[in-house]
Amino acid sequence: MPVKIKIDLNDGLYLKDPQESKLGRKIIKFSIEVINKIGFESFNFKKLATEINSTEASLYRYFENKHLLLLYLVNWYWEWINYLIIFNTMNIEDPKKKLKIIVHSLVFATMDNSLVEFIDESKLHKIVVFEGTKAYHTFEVNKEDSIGLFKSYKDLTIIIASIISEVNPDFKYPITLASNLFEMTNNQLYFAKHLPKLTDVMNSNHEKEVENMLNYFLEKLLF
Amino acid sequence: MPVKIKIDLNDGLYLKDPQESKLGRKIIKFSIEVINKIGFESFNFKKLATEINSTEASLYRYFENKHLLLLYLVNWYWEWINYLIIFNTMNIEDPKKKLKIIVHSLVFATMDNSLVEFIDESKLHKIVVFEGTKAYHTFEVNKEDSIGLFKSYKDLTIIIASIISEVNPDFKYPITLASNLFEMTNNQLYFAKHLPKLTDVMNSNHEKEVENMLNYFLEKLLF
DNA sequence: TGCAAATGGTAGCAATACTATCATACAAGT
DNA sequence: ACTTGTATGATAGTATTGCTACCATTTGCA
Repeated sequence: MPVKIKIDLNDGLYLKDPQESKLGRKIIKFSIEVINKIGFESFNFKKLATEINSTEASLYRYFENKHLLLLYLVNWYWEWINYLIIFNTMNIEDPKKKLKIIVHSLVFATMDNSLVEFIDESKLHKIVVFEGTKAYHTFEVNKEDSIGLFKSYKDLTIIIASIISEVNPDFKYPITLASNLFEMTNNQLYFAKHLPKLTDVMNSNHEKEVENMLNYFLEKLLF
Repeated sequence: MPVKIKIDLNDGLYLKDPQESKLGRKIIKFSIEVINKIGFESFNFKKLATEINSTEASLYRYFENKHLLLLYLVNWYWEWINYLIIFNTMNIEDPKKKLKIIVHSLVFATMDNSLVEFIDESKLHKIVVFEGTKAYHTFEVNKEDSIGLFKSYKDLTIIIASIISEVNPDFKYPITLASNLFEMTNNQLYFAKHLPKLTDVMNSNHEKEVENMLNYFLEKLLF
């Protein structure tokens, strides 16, 4: 019997837990596909419903609107990275090594085998790179924050910041560096792909080069 | 006679140059107001038209859609920062001093007197902090880039990168640092205001503290 | 087998994102 | 003063979006 893994996400994100039903899991899986294919702005529930042979009304039973669906996906991603970091740094002593693993996790965001069958993490990563910030640059940010919809991002930041402080307890801004590490990773991957004049990454292997770059920055800042 | 200043923006941004007419300038001025007030997602041309006693149809004569209007505003901002940097570093020799001025310009984005009467730069800065990345995280980014709609951002990055290289010619990733400086500034200002757990800024004077923080990072990276 | 929960099907409505057409105003040149 | 052009206003209309409501059917499981 396969181990059932469930990532617990804040229940303010959905009306009905999509992990708990077949249709719900289909919604998650194909929303990732469709958003990747047509972009978040032109994505909507009608198109997704058509794609999975369901109806708009059914999708609205799971998510209030497409913004909350995106936020759900991004939350999943935060939790996934969190999991990756914990898993991969387990049993590692040297904090510098741990930090390198964090960088690797942020850049590649992938593992040999996926956590659950209905989420393709590398496609999810693409969405986070492309559309991620839209999930928290919203007029309702304060209200959404107050009900905990960004907790996973904060948790992730705290973990990274704590390892930064292990590496160098005198570094004055560990939290800022942590959140910036996350944002910078995605930004530079985006720029490398779409606006190459805004980055030094030019090699065809963007991920590898972004990884080297981030390690270079961290060395200068912390070592 | 007052000096007429005109910022030249790529004409792919608009259908009809808003700087050239009374209504056009009103559109710019009040779009900044309304977007600040209700957020970009719920902003639309009908609401703006009502606000300025004009009509939807008239606004569509200036801008294809609200996305391009936002991109116009963000382009204006890039040009404005560019101008600020050039103006404020003029006659300064020491590149380290120049870099500090850049940081100050990015964080405060303000001057004693505004460049043109129809743009309130500090309100525009708020929009860039809040909604800025949406202007270039769009499915049409490649096409828009190919007709030059992000040239101002690239120019800005080049100027900053060149001064970074003056400070330390051995620093391996000046362009990345330049674009990240811009992104990080706005991000940290946003976090300080809306998601304070994602930053070390806690003081009430966010701008001042972000400025100190950025200078601290730059020192570690370059000096 | 039967009941509850999940989903499908259809309809409809208000708002959004435009486009088209015509009227008016005003300004510039002859 | 007369014509012409350009800018704006006024109105209307259309397709799509973003939902909500309601009822019918299917499915899972007690």
